Amino acid sequence: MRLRDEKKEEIVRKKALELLVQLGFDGFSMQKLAKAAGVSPATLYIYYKDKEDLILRIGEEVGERMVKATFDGFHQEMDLKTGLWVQWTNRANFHLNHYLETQFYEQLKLTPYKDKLAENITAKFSQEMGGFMKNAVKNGETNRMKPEVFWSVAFAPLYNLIRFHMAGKSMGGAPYQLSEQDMKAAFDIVIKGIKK
Amino acid sequence: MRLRDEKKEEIVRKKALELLVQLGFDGFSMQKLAKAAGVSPATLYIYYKDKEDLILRIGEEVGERMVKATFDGFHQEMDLKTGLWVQWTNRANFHLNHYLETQFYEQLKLTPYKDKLAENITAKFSQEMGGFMKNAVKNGETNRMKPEVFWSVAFAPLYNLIRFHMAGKSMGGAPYQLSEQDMKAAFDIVIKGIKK
DNA sequence: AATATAAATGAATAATCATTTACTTATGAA
DNA sequence: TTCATAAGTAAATGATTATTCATTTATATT
Repeated sequence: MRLRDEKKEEIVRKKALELLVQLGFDGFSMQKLAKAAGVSPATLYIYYKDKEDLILRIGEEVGERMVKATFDGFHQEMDLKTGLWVQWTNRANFHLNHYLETQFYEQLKLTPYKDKLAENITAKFSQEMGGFMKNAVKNGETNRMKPEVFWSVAFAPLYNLIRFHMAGKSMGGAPYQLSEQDMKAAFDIVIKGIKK
Repeated sequence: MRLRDEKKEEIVRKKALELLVQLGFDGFSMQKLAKAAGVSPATLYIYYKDKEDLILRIGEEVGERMVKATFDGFHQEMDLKTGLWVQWTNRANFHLNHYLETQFYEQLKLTPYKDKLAENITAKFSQEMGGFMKNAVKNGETNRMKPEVFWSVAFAPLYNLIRFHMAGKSMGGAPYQLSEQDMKAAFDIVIKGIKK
């Protein structure tokens, strides 16, 4: 029996991310991927059922890594400010250190592929956030609100800053670069708004 | 001289949006568009130089309509809360009434096409927002901060709620639907955070 | 060392792709 | 009414697409 070459598999994943981001989902193709990864097109079909399977499986893997990173060192019992800041820094670090994964996943979530993504990722999110929120309400740190509202006011500003950073675009001037200072400025505003 | 059929042109634009969102950028093709719009593929090349031109020109048109809608009834001299709320409601109304345009534009801004998008859209944004912010600082309503930070804390929560609504997904339960009540809840938190 | 088996491949498949060509149709101006 | 001209088309172009086939290669087990 011949063993599967794990390194080859990893190169395929990496190059897939690279090409999907660089060329966009419409510029990407199995043949281009095969060429870039230095394998035969047929090899891709050993690893993945078809193109959709490839994109979805890579997407799910990225999603899982993202969630894991987000909740690293986080506990639902943390007080509101601490718990939020842990997630903010975790997220920022992940995104800044994994440009391709972030870019790819953001796109994926907007394409029709999103409907076929396994949902265990969002499940973990909801569960952790739900408990955390409930705690914060019980301790009188914030008012009860829908999870979607909490999520939006608590995290969307950070994600937006990261998106600005990723785009490398400015609002008229030099390309924007996310700094810890900006993160803290935004965080202070967010916390002030959420705290009772 | 034969005149160009404006109705035909409009059908093409509309069907292009429809297909791009429904099939994703990678599922979309000129032949599918031609068929869906009931015209010859060659006709598309009378309206647009090539596929890229088609996507970009439609994107720019959508962007312009979005900006116009956002600043409808808005003046830089408005006080912070009023000005923000005008933009919030404008945005929400536009997005909720123009599902396809919103979905398409969000995707476009993440694909490699974004680098080729004409920038007059962001220019208008920066200009309006810059003046508004400067005013608010001068009047002692908020502290000075980078435009990207202001943008992120002031608008990202709303966009995120809209995204939740669009996705039709929930955080564990029934599909989320944006209500004015939720918008107001989020807005109160945002304003509380931003106001000095 | 022989064998079984899955990995890996190069070359093919038919379908679809973006775009062009040669042609017909409609209409404003003469 | 004729004519010039751009709109519009059906059919074709060659390139690229996703996927498969027939075959070779490597290795774990016997």
